[in-house]
Amino acid sequence: MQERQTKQKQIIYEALQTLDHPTATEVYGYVHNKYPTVSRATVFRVLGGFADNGRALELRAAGDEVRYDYNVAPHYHAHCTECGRVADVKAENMIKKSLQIEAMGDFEITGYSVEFFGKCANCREMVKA
Amino acid sequence: MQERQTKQKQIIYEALQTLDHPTATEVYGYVHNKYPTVSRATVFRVLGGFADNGRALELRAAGDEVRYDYNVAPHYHAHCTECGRVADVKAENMIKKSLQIEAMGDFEITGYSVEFFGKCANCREMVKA
DNA sequence: CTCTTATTGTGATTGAGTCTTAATTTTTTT
DNA sequence: AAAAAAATTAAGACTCAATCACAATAAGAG
Repeated sequence: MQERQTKQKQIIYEALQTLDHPTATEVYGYVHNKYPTVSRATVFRVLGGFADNGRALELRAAGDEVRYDYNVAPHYHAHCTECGRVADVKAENMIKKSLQIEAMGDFEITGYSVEFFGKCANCREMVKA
Repeated sequence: MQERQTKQKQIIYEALQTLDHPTATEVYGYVHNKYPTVSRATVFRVLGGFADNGRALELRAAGDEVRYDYNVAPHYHAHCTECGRVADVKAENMIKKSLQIEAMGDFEITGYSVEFFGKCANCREMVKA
């Protein structure tokens, strides 16, 4: 028997689609609001499972907790260094195809990630005030 | 009066040069071994300060704690997804100069980072055994 | 319906990182 | 060289995201 379909997984996936690049804690808030019996451990466990299955992406950035993205299609992210909020970035052919990697240590590379950093409009407003 | 030179900072910087992309806890181990009175809080504080001053880089990757690099010259990193170890990567012109960013949300971008992921030789050995 | 086993809830636990406060040290000033 | 001023530190309590153990529950195959 393989993976099972549960109400918890459905609700958690719904939360992912509803919230904007939420943290596990934010997902827990949404889910717990509707179904108070769902536990924190389950939310963390299920989100980790989604990431393993390729049903969601784990986003990590400086000083912020892990965030999740149900959109697994190729796209990039901009992280606000103030509040941690994440916005999607569309950009084609980010990495040069003719990339010359001179030394990769003794690593067998399986992937890479490109992340952008900056300030969102909200946090730029904050500074002015 | 500006930044002060302290023995703690010297030792911590020495640890950065001696260890290979260490975590704060690894730096604490090295430092505490030589000077048992140096506290954990100081190690975290000083490393954070180095990062702010540009004397060191903060490296963050999935599932691993923050690591530090005293080499602030332009280079990239490969992260082992098993043990978290980091190796330097030399590569020129990684990002296309003609990058077409179509949508950046409402962000004012100040920087970006490119990180590679894979398995180091050590952890590939592990699997075979 | 029954059995097997993946999944969940609960609560304890971990551990990186932060914070507080008094005591030190560095650096400037006299 | 001493004293005053300000940055830094040691110590340990504290926070909080994330994990773990284990008994209870429920999905899905037969």
